[in-house]
Amino acid sequence: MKVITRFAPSPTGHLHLGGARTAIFNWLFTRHYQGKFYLRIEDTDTLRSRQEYTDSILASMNWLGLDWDDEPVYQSQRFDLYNQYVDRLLESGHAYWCSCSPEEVEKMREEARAKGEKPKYNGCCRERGLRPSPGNPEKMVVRLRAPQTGVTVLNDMVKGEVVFNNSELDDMVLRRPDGAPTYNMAVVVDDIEMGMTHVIRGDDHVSNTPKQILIYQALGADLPVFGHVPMILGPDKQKLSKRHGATAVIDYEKEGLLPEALVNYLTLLGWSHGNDEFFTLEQLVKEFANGKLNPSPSAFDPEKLAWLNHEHMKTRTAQDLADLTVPFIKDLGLPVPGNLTALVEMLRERAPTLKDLAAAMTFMLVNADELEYDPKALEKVLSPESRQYISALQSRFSELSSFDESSLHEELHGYVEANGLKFKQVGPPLRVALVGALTGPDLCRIMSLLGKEQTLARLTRFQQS
RNA sequence: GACCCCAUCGUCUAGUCGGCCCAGGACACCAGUCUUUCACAUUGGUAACAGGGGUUCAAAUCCCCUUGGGGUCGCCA
Repeated sequence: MKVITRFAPSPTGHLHLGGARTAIFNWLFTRHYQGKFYLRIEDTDTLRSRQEYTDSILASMNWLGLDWDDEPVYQSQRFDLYNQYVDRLLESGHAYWCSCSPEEVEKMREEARAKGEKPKYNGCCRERGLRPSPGNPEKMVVRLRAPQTGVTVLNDMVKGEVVFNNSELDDMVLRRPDGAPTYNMAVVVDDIEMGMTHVIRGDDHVSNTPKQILIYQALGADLPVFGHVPMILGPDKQKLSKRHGATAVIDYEKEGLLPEALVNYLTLLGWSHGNDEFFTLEQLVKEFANGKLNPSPSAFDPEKLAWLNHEHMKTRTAQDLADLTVPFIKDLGLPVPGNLTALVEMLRERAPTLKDLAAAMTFMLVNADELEYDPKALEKVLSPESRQYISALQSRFSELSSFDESSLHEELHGYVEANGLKFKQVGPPLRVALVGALTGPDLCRIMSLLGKEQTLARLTRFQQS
């Protein structure tokens, strides 16, 4: 099957989760059929569009691993093209000039609203045959002469057939007084010019679709196949917004998520393949067409994302994770240790994200005097006896010629048994001395990775507490 | 307000064009096991077809209504 698609963000903000998801679906669909996937920057609103957002969006696409074909197309550079199409419509009688002011149109809408009807332009310039005159060329817009009866049918990839009454639609503006195209006009022209076979976009565009279909028809152009993917909602089932926390892809990068995990999770929101949940990018490309698109909106669940991220982290080597964690360690203002890979191996199972992994490492990277004791934990284990145990262990450990895990293990348990103690009398205070808390990885492993000097320093500090 | 869309455990979902589903998986949650603690792993458990009408021998699956949620009504995109 021939497939040409696009992702068309407007650079008025960072790439957010909803946008990322539609980009992912387009990309997956296209790569599956080995078609072309284009990027189009919809920057016709020069006031709100910013270059830095374009850069940010492209960076997020790259981070997610979504590559595109050819150079991105910028709508702001194609006004001449759009106007050629508008002129064609004017010549064929499918469009006309309108001199109504925005205020007048707003009044029409209010009147319609008052009557309980759909607010729309009343078509008063339709038959006036206006032409731009030297007197006031700037004041006029061009409107589509839309059919006022009948229906417009959308055959949607995910929703099936959706029928709109043409009486619901009005004669939309195609060109503004300053010669700039409106959104629907520019989109249709570009989708025709770029040869789009499939238009996959967010559900919020369904009501634009009949308007666009009318433009295609006026132009005598073939329709692409439309596919409207459901919205992503917040955990509370309300529209996803800033108050739900991170909504931009870049935020998740900063949170230490793996891009393949985010892609995997976002794909699962609205797409399913039986009971399968874990997919690599390659598997997603392979299976995408065999899955099912779900028409109902879904809630974003950060906890499941974290779980899935952990699953993806399990497939990475410790060396990989170590490299990826470096920036997060630096963010914490901690030194990057020489045995980072070994630390990753010790701590990876308890950190669902790279950021968590770096944070989990904190106790290993600070100096004995900087180690933070959890007050409750300290209170629980601190006693004359426990100080004595730690003191005894310290002298035993200091005589060790080899500070490896098994020697330490032997020494530790040797001490416990020789003195008729129970491990839980000695273990907890030792753990607090080393970690500052009552939980954590294996004690002997910690000590061997900490090294003799650092271990003994921590035991000293504990006794002084 | 008008138009459009959606509706299975708290959440994401499975449910091969009605029967094998008194509904399966996953996240989260709870409990057991493992373990020097925590975590991991593992085993088990709680938990859903929004409501009401039809159609049918048979409905989570088809139709209608109600309710709830979402989207859109710009010379923004």
